Parts: sequence; structure tokens; C-alpha cells
Amino acid sequence: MYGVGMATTKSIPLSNRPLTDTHAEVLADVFAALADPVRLRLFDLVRRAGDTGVCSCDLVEPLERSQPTISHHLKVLREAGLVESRREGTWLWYSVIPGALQSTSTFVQR
Amino acid sequence: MYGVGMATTKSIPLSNRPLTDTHAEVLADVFAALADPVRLRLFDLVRRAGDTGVCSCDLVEPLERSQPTISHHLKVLREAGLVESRREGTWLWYSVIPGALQSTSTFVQR
DNA sequence: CAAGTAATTAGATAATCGTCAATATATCCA
DNA sequence: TGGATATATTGACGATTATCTAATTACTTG
Repeated sequence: MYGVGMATTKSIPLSNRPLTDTHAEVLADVFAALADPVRLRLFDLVRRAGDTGVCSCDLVEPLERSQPTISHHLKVLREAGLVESRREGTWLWYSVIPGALQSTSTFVQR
Repeated sequence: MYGVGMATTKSIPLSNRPLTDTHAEVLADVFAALADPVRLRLFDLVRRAGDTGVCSCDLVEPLERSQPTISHHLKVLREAGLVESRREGTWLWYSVIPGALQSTSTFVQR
């Protein structure tokens, strides 16, 4: 029965426990994806595009980097779970994965 | 007079402008400081210590790194403007600089 | 001042990263 | 099927990074 004669665990609430090594590694991976100015601007542009997303062909010019470089950075953002792409014929449309920054937001906040 | 016959600038609100390169670089530097699991746990421990701060001598053991390595990481956090240290005799006490994560929090949020 | 402890700096190494040119793959359309 | 365009991969490069040991500096206290 719950709460009757039960030995309490006295476990520390989640928020009071220090960051575990594995949690820190997961978080660090996301921060690493954001730790480059080109990728930040890339992510910003994708986010601004909303649900519709943005064609990656429109990301090369404003960032003044070569096409392979943009492709590389998009891959990093994708592998970090921050953005996703859907194919529309010849083009790829990128959009932000909802809630992708949840964990980092929680960490950074307070 | 304000608002009377004034030529409107039609300038785009700050939040509607894409990230500038310089702003992106500043942000990326903070994210880079957080892009390492050891530094994340370090920052977490310092933050938990509140205003009192924590002696760096107490940070070596829980992170299982050599003392110079911890010193190096603390320097990175310091140079990123995330933490500060005050000397207390032989020891250095580290604490979080209030509002240090303001900009990153704003970026990450929404 | 001298001894002891805390912290930084120096130097080295292996690994990762950002970038580009060149090449390859994928998709559309005639 | 073949040409055109969009995107990804490869391979190379210089630069940066995380880590260690060893040596140095800073501070306290006897």
C-alpha cells in the first residue's frame, strides 16, 4: 500500500542531484552543435522559417560559405537532433525539431 | 516631438532580424564553453554552491581529472564570463556570475 | 625567512573541427 | 536515356582542444 507503513527512500529530488556524467555528455553534444557561429546562424535561419522550413539552397548565399560546408554544418545540426529535413523533389527543406532545445533550455535556465 | 509628424524608420524589430555574424560569434563562445561534459559538471557544481561559491580544491575529486585539467576548465569558464573567483587566503572560491547565461537562455528559448 | 599547500603555466600529444576543391549521388525533366 | 541542378561525401589542410606530467608561481603559517 502506498504511504502506509512504507519505508521512505529519502532519495534526493532530481533537481538537487548533481549532473551525471552521461547527462552532461548528452547536453554537451547539443551545446557543441551550437558552438559555431555559422551553425548558430544556420539554426536561426531554419527556425525563422517555421513549419514550412527553408530550402538548403537558400542557406549558402547568406552565410558566405561553400555548399559542402553548409551541407556539413546541416549534418551536424541534424545529428544533434536539432533540425530535420524532408525532401521535396530535388530540394531538401529543413525545419527545427520541436522541443529540440528543451534540455538545454532547462539547464541554462537558472 | 515624439510621435508627431516623425518619419518612421520602418526598421525591423530586433527579434525579427536574423542573427548577425558578430552576435553569433559571441553566442557561440558561450556555447563552446558549455560544450564539454567536464565543464558542464563543473559549472553545475559551482552553480549549486550559490553565493558562497565553492573552493576549487573541492572540484578535483568529484570530476576525476587532474588538478591542472580542472584549473584549465575553470579558466575557460572564467574567460567565457560564466564564473568568477575570489581569493580566500590560499584558496580560490568560484561562483556563477549572475545573468551570465542570459543571452544563451534568450536564444535557446523559442 | 623557510616549509608547505594551492593554483597556474609550460610543453607535449592525440584527437577533433572548420573549411575547401573535387568527386559522387540523387532527382527532375526533356 | 541523358543533361541539368541540388545535395552529400571524400580527402586534405591548418587550427583548436582535452589531457597529462613537470615545473613555476602565489599565498599562508610556523
